[in-house]
Amino acid sequence: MPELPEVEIARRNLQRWLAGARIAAVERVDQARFEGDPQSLLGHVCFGWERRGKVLLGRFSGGVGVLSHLGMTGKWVRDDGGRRAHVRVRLTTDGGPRVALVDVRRFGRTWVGNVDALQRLAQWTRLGPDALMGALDGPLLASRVGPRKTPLKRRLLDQSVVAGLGNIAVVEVCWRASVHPHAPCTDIAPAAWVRLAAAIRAHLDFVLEVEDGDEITYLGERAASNPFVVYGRARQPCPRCAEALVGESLSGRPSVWCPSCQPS
DNA sequence: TACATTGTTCCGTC
DNA sequence: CGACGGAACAATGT
Repeated sequence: MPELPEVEIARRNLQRWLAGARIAAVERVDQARFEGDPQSLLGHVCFGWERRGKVLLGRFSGGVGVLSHLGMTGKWVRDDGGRRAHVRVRLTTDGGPRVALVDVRRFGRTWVGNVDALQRLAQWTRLGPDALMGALDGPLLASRVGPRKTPLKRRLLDQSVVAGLGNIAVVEVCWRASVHPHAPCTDIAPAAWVRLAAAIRAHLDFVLEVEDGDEITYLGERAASNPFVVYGRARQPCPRCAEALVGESLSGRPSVWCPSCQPS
């Protein structure tokens, strides 16, 4: 699923493919899940792409912008002209490659319009500090989460607390930091917050490195491999202590943890 | 066919 | 009233 690293890779790709290029044609293949008219990009030059959490923002000449949330299965790909299912919109540039938004489940959403207006949307403004932000250390993370009894997992999944972590990231981060995903936030010691902040950085850097490229195969797609340390590996031995990993739904989402390294 | 899957939001409870 | 947490919602492949 597209979480922060996958969205960051999409940002780099869009930057490389589109920055400096003029949009020569917009082909909207599907009506659903768009707000604003993609045709308003026509004739405009792409200045660049930024990212906050899992949200992409493209800036174009004339004050036009694109806000893109990939949802569960969305991805931006280079369109080589071959047949491809689930294309929602296709952008043709003068000089650069053609680029397409592909989204099987259609949980992704795309807004096109005045870039200042897009930046005032809740989807952009409600986001907490980006999880890749250098200053995200233990104390800052603890203060963002706040003194709640709520399970850690639920708070880390809240994009207004820290932006960019999804279910997979939270499972991986909790394992790396040796903290139970359902630990009440008020029970987490300062040293554990430091480990959690470091684990967020380590996990994101790891996934960025492993998945960097023109197109990511999401877990669950055909021919997908699992690059994660514990996610999707219930009942397998813990890589740290060899105890069998436990898989169970926590906060309504599939979780994996080690009952020995991450005691509740 | 029913279900799994996600981020987000709603709503009931304490 | 704020904190909390279960559940609904979107859409579609298996």
